[in-house]
Amino acid sequence: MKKIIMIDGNNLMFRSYYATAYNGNFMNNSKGFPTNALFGFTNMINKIINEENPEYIIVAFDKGKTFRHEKYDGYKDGRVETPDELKKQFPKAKELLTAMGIKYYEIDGYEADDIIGTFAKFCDDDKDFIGTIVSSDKDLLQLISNDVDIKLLKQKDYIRYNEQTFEEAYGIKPINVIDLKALMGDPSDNIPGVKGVGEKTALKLLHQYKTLDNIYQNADKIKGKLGEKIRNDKENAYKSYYLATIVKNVPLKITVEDTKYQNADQKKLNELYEELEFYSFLKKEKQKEEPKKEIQIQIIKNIDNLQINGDIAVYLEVFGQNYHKSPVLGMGIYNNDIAYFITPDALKQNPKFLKENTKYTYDLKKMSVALKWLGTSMDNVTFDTMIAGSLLDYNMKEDMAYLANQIDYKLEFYEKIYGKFIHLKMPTEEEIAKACVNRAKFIYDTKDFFQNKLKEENVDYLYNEIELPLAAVLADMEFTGVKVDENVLKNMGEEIKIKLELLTKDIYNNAGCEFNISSPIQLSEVLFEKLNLPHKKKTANGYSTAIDVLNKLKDKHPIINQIIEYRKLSKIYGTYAQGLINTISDDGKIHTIYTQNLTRTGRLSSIEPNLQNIPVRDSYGRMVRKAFVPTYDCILSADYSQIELRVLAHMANVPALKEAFHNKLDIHAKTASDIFKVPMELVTSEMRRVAKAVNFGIIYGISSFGLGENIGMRATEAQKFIDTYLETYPGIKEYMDRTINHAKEKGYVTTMFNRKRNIPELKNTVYTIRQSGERIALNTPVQGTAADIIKLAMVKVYKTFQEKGLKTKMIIQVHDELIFDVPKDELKLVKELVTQIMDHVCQLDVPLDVDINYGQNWAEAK
DNA sequence: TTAATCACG
DNA sequence: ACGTACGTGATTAAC
Repeated sequence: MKKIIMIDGNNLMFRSYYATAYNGNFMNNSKGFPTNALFGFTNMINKIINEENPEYIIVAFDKGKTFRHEKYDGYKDGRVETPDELKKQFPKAKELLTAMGIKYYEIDGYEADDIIGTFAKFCDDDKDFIGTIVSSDKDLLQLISNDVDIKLLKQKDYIRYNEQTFEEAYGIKPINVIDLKALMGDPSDNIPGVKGVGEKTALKLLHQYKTLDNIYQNADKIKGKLGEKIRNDKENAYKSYYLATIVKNVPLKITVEDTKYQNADQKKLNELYEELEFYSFLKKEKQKEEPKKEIQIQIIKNIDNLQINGDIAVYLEVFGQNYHKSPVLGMGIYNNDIAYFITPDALKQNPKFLKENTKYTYDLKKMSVALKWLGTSMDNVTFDTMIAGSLLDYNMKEDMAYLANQIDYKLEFYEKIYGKFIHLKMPTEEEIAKACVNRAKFIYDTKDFFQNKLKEENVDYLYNEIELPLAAVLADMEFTGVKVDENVLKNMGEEIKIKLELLTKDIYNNAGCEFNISSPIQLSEVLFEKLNLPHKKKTANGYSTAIDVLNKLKDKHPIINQIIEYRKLSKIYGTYAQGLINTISDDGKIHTIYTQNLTRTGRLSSIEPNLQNIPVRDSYGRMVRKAFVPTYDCILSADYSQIELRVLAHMANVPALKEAFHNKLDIHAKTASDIFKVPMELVTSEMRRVAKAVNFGIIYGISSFGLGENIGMRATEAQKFIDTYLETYPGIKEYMDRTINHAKEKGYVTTMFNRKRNIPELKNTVYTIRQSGERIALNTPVQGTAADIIKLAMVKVYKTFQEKGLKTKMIIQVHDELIFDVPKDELKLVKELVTQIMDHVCQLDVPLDVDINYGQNWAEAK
């Protein structure tokens, strides 16, 4: 017995298209050709082949207007026109099939169903053949027979029906699916059926009368409304019967040899995968071709005269998350000639290859810092896969196996080698060596692939001139660290502790009971149930006690101000006084880690500890900054003034704003003067406060409600400010429209330096998420460009310091601000150099402006 | 582990 | 009629 697999090609393409089109993840290759339907289609075909291991296989497609249209001109009316994006993909689907060695059929005037019907009939008639149909279209159930079964595709899996299981499930014979459809109709094909009869009623009728003919022979006996409906719609029922009947004799001569599953034309298929950028399929084919050979690893415990030639990929393993503290396990080295594992002791001997050979890495910053702690260092790295991966919008984790997985490269996950994060286990030296070399090999094997992608995506400059050199700059900053005076923090902590104890007593007195003030749940019980204060915002677990709620309750009860004070102090105590002390290393410094490629906008972030959120806004908090002191003589701070508004003025091309910046006006005051329509001299501090909020609102993607909340006004009043603002600066509205349209069309936005952010939210079906997507689209180019600019400035400053042989160290970055540790005799020069470089790092239509301040500690450098 | 809160730009 | 400003990280409570 031989089996033919019969696939409904149209059905598969539509399913694959809408499966991804609905959630908004449109897929295009880099030339903009849509590939989402093809990807799902290819996946399904491969799956079917794996599951069925077919000897004979065909795929059927619709072609042209069918005979059904001629018979009934409403046929398939009302159906949404096949989207162009999908139409375009059909010819490629056919090319793919041919390359795969699968014959496809399309016959003018017939649907895929009819072709499959004809093949099904062939199976029924021929004693050697049986068949399996693959589709999600229930119409095809009518073709089930003794020799033909069906895989009815569901959302995630499928149900297989043969003659028996179908009858058990539906209580009718497969052929009566036609009668069923004649009665119930099919809105998607505009098949009318009997009005008012759905699947339930239709099945009930068929259970009793078996066929449509028999129903109408007995139509008089059917009582009530139902009988009326049936009698009224006889014509439609028979028309529907005709339309639902799958033809089994399309003009097609079946030659069995044609339907035989052939060997794929691998070369052609790979070309197609390459064109469509289906790298996962491509890799699979390649892996089949090259049988793996075990790599021989040489473990190097002594550097001696180790000589390595050519470019190498290197990977350094650190045991644990924080590479400032964690021990180095060793380094894997790989190229086509060598596979070495260098032990930590050997690394300490300062091997030549660290300086001399051209190297590729994964997480250059981590490697550089860890090597510095070992007492050596590394130069001459020309490629870093982690940075490349994140610029290309892969989903990046610390473990490169996640990246490998995404391009179908087999690599053991970190977890498998070292165990779960919480209870790490130390593997043997051989295991470590193998893991390191395999990782180095991954870097080596995929370098060209990623490098080409960077070129294709046009992020060469961002990659080569900003991100890659920045890794070395950040490594130096992290390793250098920031000196912190522990005593300042200790004294402050003790002082705050006493105040907290007093406050706690006051709060208990006012509340009339003792409770955990730090627990939002307990606090909300006290405020809103016991004291009966009016509640506003809800959270998932009860009423919110966040600061904006408390601020509105200030006048209602004396406990509120005490709670606000308590919150402030306990934050400073816990996170900063105590928290920071715990992070000071043995060298009396704090060594943060900057995550270079985490944020969606291109900014850095800082962890363990976070040095980018040290308090500054109120006097208590500012005390923390006094603890940050120089190792040389002063702390110097250089911050970009209003960089985001400047970027906006440039990108949106707003003459009035540009002029204001050229004239060095106070931009918030200028905005206030414009939106309140008063001369600059008459702008009050309250007007300026409002204008400042409007300016921020514009950058964040404003809503009148949000602005109103922020400045304590009604949304309608806030709306007036927004309207006036947009009238005064017409470029802004144009920028907003242009940016959102571009984002919707392309699915992403870019910064001035071509950093790209995809925004799938724009295609989400949920309104609020789409709205949020629009705000992201507006904000990212601004915030991201500002981030690009300061990153580039950092690279240039670092390079200049190196060239001039300065001792001054860049130690902290806070988004628009750079902090330096400066010896007295370099102060003047550093001020000049830093201002000069930061001001002229790139050319905008507005000047960049830098404020410089310095002092004995970070608090004084303001 | 998650939610709530609050520190920063 | 609805929900409502962008980007982060650390701490605490409560599960």
